[in-house]
Amino acid sequence: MPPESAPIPDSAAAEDKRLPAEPTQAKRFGKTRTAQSTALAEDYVELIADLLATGGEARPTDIARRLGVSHASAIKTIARLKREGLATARPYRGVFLTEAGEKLAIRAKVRHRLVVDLLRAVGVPAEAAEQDAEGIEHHVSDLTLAAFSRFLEGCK
Amino acid sequence: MPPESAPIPDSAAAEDKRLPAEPTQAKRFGKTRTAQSTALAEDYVELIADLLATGGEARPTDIARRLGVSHASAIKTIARLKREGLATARPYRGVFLTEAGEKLAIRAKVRHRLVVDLLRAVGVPAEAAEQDAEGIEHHVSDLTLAAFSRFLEGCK
DNA sequence: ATGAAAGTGTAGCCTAGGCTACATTGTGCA
DNA sequence: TGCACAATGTAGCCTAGGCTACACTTTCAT
Repeated sequence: MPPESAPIPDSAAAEDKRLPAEPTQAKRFGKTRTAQSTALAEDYVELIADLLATGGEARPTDIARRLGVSHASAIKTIARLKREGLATARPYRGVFLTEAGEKLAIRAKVRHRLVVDLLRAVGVPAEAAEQDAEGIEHHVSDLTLAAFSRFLEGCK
Repeated sequence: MPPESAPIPDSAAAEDKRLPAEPTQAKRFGKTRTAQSTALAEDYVELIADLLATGGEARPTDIARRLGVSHASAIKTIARLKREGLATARPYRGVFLTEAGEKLAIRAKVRHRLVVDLLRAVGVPAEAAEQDAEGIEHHVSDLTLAAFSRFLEGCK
């Protein structure tokens, strides 16, 4: 992921001296880009929460299997979650969520639910709704989420 | 992006000998993962089409500026588009779309429009709709898109 | 006509997230 | 009790997509 640092790329420097040049689009694009980094974390955290709730433990191998990646990849990502303070894990002792991780998991679950419900509400078939929600949920802002919620309220 | 190749990771091999273990989720996850690779291409192609339509030419620097990345990054991605048969470009002569690229651009534009319209229709504020659509549009399946279309028809 | 500025291109580096291969630790059963 | 096997962890490699730095074309204005 982009370091999000540095004394501004030359392109941006140039941008200064020019007409506006659609900084809006750039901002959106950048947001989409960084959203990806969050998306993975959310998927992992959500799954870990699910595993913990269901079976009481979240083992790297299970996580890997559920997500369809190698256990090595799972472990590497779990390491990132630890770095970012979302999870804790001691060698051979399973993965757990921190306070922050738990919160993120909940938010993710709620968001997922809401997105699926909205899709269903506008007529998307159940299977497709579940499937697409997986990708969509990470790009839904709070504002949009609120709108979804209102809309669903109105439907009842 | 994942090579999508190889004799199946050991995790998958293990999966064979076990209970189903949610292959569905794995499939969805994998789809989301690969969708990212497509997303970038779509953004570029859509922008190139826009630049060509508007100003008659699409220069790497303009693309870079609009997307908020360095020109070097833009050029590298353009190289990928060329590799994938979506664009053509000769040194110092601007970027153009192939037949396939053009088609992709159109599909992307339609999808974007539809997503924005749907978001607006369910009450998402214009600004947020535009912004979120950027991220969402790449994850909307044809089935879902069709549902959106039907829903919007019904709204009129 | 020519030289500076703008645009392009190239090289090299970084991180994330995949994978495989190999090493190590736990565990359950004979 | 000990050993086989499953689960974990580590190392090393790959690609995509960022960035900066530097080199080379084009263009345009004097």
